[in-house]
Amino acid sequence: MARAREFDADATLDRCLDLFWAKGFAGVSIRDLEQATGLGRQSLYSAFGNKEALFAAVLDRYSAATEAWLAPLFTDAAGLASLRQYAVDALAAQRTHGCHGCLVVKTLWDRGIADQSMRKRAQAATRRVRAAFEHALDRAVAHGEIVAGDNEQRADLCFAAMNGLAALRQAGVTEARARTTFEQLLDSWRT
Amino acid sequence: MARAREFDADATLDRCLDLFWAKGFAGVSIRDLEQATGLGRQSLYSAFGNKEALFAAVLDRYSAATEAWLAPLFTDAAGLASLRQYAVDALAAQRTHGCHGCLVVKTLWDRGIADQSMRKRAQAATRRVRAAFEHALDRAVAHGEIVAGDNEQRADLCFAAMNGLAALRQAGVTEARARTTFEQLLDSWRT
DNA sequence: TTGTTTATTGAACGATCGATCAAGAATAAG
DNA sequence: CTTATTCTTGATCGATCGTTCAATAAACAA
Repeated sequence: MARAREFDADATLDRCLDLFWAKGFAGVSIRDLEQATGLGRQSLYSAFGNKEALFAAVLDRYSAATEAWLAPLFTDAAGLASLRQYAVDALAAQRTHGCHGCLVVKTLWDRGIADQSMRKRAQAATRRVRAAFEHALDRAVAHGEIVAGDNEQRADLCFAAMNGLAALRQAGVTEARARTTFEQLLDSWRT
Repeated sequence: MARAREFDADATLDRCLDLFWAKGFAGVSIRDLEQATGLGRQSLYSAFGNKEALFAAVLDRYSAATEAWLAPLFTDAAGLASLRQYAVDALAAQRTHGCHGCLVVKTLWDRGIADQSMRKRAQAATRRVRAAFEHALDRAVAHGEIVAGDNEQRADLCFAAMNGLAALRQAGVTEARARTTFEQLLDSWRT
């Protein structure tokens, strides 16, 4: 064996995440990442490969974080409250990290990202979120919270609306108002 | 007077729009714009100033196009049908130009864009769209199409959902399905 | 036509891009 | 300790970045 790495890879990825999130893949330079992480250039390259691979690692870490928020939606106890909580968590994250829109969606929208496997993984991430929403809506129907209906389409509408919340925030809408705006959608299906 | 310009500025802006839309401000180089427009470098600079000013002109042209779609929503005859038509127009534009999300919102989300006046103009554009949505909903109430309610918040929800439609499309949802997903939202307020 | 003004073209600027190389510093195995 | 391996640091690569300069070509005013 040999010398151990001095920095924490995950903490480094978090720093890089904030940069990529705010300025996009093309808007961030390796030198920006050096400054934000406090690491040398070669440390980044030896740890993550190249810029695109580093972004992929950042995207994976981002997906893992949202995946953790998704867990309650996959339980039997899931319902409208769990959906509402997901929105609350997302809005809180926007307050902390700044409001720049979902990184996964932005990756899907960015045609400047060459790697096609990154696109596939981003699509898979969106499918997982929508599946979680649909499951929570199914459970909400089972619990008698909402009337029966096309929950797949409802989940898609939740997904679309959630995504647009970041746009609303940038348009000047407060976090509390954005939350109630989303709740209005959930309430429209209430029994 | 002197020599006249050989190219059409608006047509040039349209070419630049497609590039900026797909790859973002930082992801497009002047050389990319040269190739897309067929113009020389100096022609672009003398006509538009610099890269940021060119992007601002592109954003203005984009806003003008959406503004044209908004006109029917401000009439007395406006209602659910006009809102639905706006979504249809937006989805059709995504089919033509590719699905990269609203350029105005992406500009608001992009912290790599230094010019603060661009941010102000983008915010004004979103306010205008939401105001149009709200007016159409007010007219829909007046016509007895939908039940009375908080139309400002409904408009915001429409805005958020419309924005998310581009995310749904990238997630693999068909254009027709995206349209009916949005219509589901409008129908939830029907009398 | 001549003179003036502007558009166009192509070369070039310094700065920065993503990425790599080579040398020094540190750690674990033997 | 020695040795092998890997991390770190700093210099540096060719390419490309946004921008500008100088020269040529074109069109209107006189």
